[in-house]
Amino acid sequence: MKGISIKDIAKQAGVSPTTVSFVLNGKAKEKRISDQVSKKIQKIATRLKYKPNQLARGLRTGKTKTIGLIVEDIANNFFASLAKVMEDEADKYGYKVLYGSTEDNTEKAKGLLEVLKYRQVDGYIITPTKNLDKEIELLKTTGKPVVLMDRYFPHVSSHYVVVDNFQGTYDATSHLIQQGYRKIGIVTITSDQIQMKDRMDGYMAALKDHRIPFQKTLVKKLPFELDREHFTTEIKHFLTTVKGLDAVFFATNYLGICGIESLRSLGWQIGKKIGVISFDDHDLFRLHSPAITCVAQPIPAIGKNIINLLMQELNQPSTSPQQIVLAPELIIREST
Amino acid sequence: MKGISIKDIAKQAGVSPTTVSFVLNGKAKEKRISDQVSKKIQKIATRLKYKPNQLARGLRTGKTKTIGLIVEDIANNFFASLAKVMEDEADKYGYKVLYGSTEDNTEKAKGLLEVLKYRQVDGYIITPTKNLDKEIELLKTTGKPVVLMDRYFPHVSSHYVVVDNFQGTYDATSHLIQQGYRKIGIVTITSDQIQMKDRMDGYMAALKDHRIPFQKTLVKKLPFELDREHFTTEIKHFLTTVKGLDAVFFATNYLGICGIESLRSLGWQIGKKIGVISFDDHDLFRLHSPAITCVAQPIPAIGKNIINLLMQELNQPSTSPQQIVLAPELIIREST
DNA sequence: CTGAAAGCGCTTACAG
DNA sequence: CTGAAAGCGCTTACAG
Repeated sequence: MKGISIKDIAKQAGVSPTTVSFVLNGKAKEKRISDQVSKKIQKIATRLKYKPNQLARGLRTGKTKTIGLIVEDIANNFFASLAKVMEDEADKYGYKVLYGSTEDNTEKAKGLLEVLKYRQVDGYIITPTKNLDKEIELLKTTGKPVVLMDRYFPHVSSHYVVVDNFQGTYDATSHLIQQGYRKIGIVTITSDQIQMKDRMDGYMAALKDHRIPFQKTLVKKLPFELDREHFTTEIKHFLTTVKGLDAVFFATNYLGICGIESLRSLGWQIGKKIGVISFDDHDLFRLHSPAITCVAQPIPAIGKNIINLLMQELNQPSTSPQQIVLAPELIIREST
Repeated sequence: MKGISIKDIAKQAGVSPTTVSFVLNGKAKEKRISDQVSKKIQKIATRLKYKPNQLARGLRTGKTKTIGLIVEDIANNFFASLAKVMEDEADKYGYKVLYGSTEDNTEKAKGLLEVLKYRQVDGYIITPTKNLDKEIELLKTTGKPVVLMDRYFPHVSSHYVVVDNFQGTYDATSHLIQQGYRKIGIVTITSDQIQMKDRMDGYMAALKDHRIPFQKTLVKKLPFELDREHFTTEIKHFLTTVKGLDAVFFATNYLGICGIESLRSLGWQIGKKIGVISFDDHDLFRLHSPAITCVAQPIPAIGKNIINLLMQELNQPSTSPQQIVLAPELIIREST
């Protein structure tokens, strides 16, 4: 049960724990420990398979080598894939990840933040919920680095890594228009968060640039909290009540999935009766018949950028916020 | 930066840290602290928003309230969904989850185990890789509870939560036979791990019970390490070389996904030219046209059982291993 | 070149 | 009814 400690090594080597600590932390040279002693300690340590107790170290140094990851929903393909990339990257630096899902619920997010705080994580990666701006501001005062992902608060100066949501939707909408679609609906989430706002703006800008008048009836906003069944019912209702709709853009992957479900149950032929694009890629979109055009986010790049940014901040905090905006990719398939 | 500590409260209340600790740990009655002092301390603690330093507590008590989760691939829908359920459940008990993916690579798994160990997790949830049996045995001697998931080692006595893989495949194969399919192929993973063996056995048993001779040429085993492209190439090759194949069973979700991709690129009509079933459910299977029949695992039940089992063992270790086998569900759709 | 000692923030056996 | 003290396993400023 008992692990072996620095003391055990010290005893066996006939030196003090101090010396052992110096050697094991690579400070032998700096502290001018003799090569002889140094090697002896190293040897004993590996023989005993010594593993430093991270708790003790953390208590003393204030560093836990742990990062807190708060996402909207770890079961969602986008966040899960990102979590994988980030875990891999963090591992290279010796960091582990503690995760939690907010369900886009601010109270849950606050709870997670609290837990991560008293678990002394070294840094935070956060997909913020609507009213989390105050908490983010507060967190910044603790001196622990915070990197926002997927979205951010325009009025809060912070590090973030996001995708160019405006451009993604703009390109998607323009593509639809070029394909001859004219009455293009958009199904999105009732949310004034920046990523949704940008997606909405991209849609409107594309319409405008192609001189297609914007119609309010073509926009359907749904609350995030709905379950799949209700999403589907709502989407079906929307699709059937708007006259002359010839294409639809789904602003998130789960809306796209529910959208396909809706279209299927209506018996509408995707790509024929109606053009379809979704934000985010997914196996379902790729392999659906017909395959669904989408705005794909560069997941590996996002994950790597987040971790790199966080590690940089952990080593030497920069004075100005680093804000990274990556380009999404329009993948054209059969549905448009 | 500095958090507030038990000492700060003690000072403000004019008592010793000991007393504060007693009160805050609900031992006021037991230690017969006066109501007056007790209340005063409570009040100060909430006013100061005191959060115990988990590191210090962990160092002292040896409990970190953290569990280590090792899965095959956190980006895989099955594991991601399970991770979500387990996170939620664990949270109810005040536990957080540290995760890692093995990619079914034993060396990676060993590395993860090591990291989790010196991070002093209280318990482990492990999806073991092939040769991890020694490590599991070793882990058991440390007295920390270990729950295996998705698979286990028949020769190692341990707690586990799995699905009845044999029955799942048996039912699926029987269903195919009842639908009139006779030349049923199976695409699985080159692995002698129990979950794959059981799935294979279920297939063979169903054939036998329906007096259909087993043919070795109908079995295709692929190494886990392949990427999607190679999986697809191999599956296409298999499908086209076996003469008269009229149905195929894919033994995992990613094989099913690649299978659909293969069938698509061959232009074969699923459900007409060939019957298809996959293990695990997935949005793609549900919404594909035609929808794909599958053997679905009860993810919420699996997750809850795992956490409950672990919590039980954390509170009072049982002498005999608890082994839970849940029933999978055959969801019949259009592909068969 | 090396070590004794303090301290990180808790918990708990012991004493009164 | 309450407190002084030890100790969990480290790191590090200080001393020699």
